[in-house]
Amino acid sequence: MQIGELARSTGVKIETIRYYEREHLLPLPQRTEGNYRLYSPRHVEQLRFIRYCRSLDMSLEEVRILIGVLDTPSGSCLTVNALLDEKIAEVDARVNELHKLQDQLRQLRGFCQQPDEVKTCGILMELNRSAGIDKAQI
Amino acid sequence: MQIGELARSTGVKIETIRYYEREHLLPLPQRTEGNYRLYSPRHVEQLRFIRYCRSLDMSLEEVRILIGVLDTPSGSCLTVNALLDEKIAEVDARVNELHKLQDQLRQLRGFCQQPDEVKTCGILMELNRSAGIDKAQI
DNA sequence: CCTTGACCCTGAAGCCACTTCAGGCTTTTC
DNA sequence: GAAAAGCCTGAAGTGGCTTCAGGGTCAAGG
Ligand SMILES: [Zn+2]
Ligand SMILES: [Zn+2]
Ligand SMILES: [Zn+2]
Ligand SMILES: [Zn+2]
Repeated sequence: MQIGELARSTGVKIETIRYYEREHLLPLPQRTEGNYRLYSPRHVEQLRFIRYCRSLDMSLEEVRILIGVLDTPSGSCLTVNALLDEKIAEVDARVNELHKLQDQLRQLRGFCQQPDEVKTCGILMELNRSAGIDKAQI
Repeated sequence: MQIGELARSTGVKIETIRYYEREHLLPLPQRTEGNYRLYSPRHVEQLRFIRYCRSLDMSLEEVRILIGVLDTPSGSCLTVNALLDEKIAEVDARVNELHKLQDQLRQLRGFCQQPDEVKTCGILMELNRSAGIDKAQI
C-alpha cells in the first residue's frame, strides 16, 4: 500500500503522514525500487490510533507517550490515567473560559442592534470602555 | 514613558509590545536620543484595546480590522457586527465540540478504575478499539 | 573616572502541528 | 513517446508570540 492509498483510507493528508514519519510517530515504511513508501496494515492501525488521540485533543507529545506505553505491555498504566485526568481538567477549564466568553460576546453584540455610524456604535464604545476598566482593575 | 513602564502598567510583555509594533498594530513610538522607545497615553489605550480584544479570542487580523474601523469614524459599523456574529458562532461551535470531548474523555477514563498492567488496561484497549471503529465508519 | 546593574536595542530562531512550495523523479496510461 | 498522475526531498510559511545571542544606554556607587 503506498502513501496515497494510506492517505485516502485514513483521511490523513500525505504531507501529514510524512510529517509523522519525520517526528518518529510512525515507523519507517519499506521502500519500492523507485523509492516509494510501502505501508503495512500495522501502519494503518498506528496512524488511526494517532488521529483518534488527536481528535481527543492530545498533543503529539502525549501521543508519543501513549505509543511508548503501548510498547511496554507489562508496565503499569498509571501514566495513562494521569494523562487522561490532566486532559479532562484542561478541557473542563477551557469550557469554563469559553462559557464566560460566550456571555461577554453576546452582551457586547447587544450594544449595537442596528448598524449605525462607527463613532456612535455601541459595540466599539463598549470595547473601548471595557479596555479602560480592565486598566483600573489590574 | 518607556517600554518597561508600558509593559508593567498593562501587564503585556516587552517582547509582545515590540511584536505588535512590527505587526503594525501599534503606531511607531517616538525615540529618545539613545534610541529608546517613548510611549504616549494614546499608546497605552491602544495596547489595552488590543489585549481586551485578544481576551475575547479575536485574532490579530480581526483586531487590525477593528482598529481600521475605528480610524474611520464616519463609516458604518456593519463590519463590526458581522465580525462579532461570526466570532459568536465560532465560540458556540467550539463549546459544542468540547462538550462532546468532555463526554468522550470521561467515558474513556471510566475504563480503568484502578491501574493495572498496560496489556489489560481498559483505556488503552478502548483507544485502540475506537480508532478501529472510526475506520469502519469513514 | 570607572564600573556595576538595570534597562533597552536588533535580528534571528524556536514553539506546535501542520501546510505549502519549489523543483524534480517514477510509473501508468493513451 | 508523451502526458498525467503519483511520488520524492528539503525548505519555508502559518499565528502569536517567546527566547536567544550579542550588543548599546544610562543612573548610581566607589
Ligand atoms: Zn455548557
Ligand atoms: Zn454598531
Ligand atoms: Zn455534555
Ligand atoms: Zn489502566
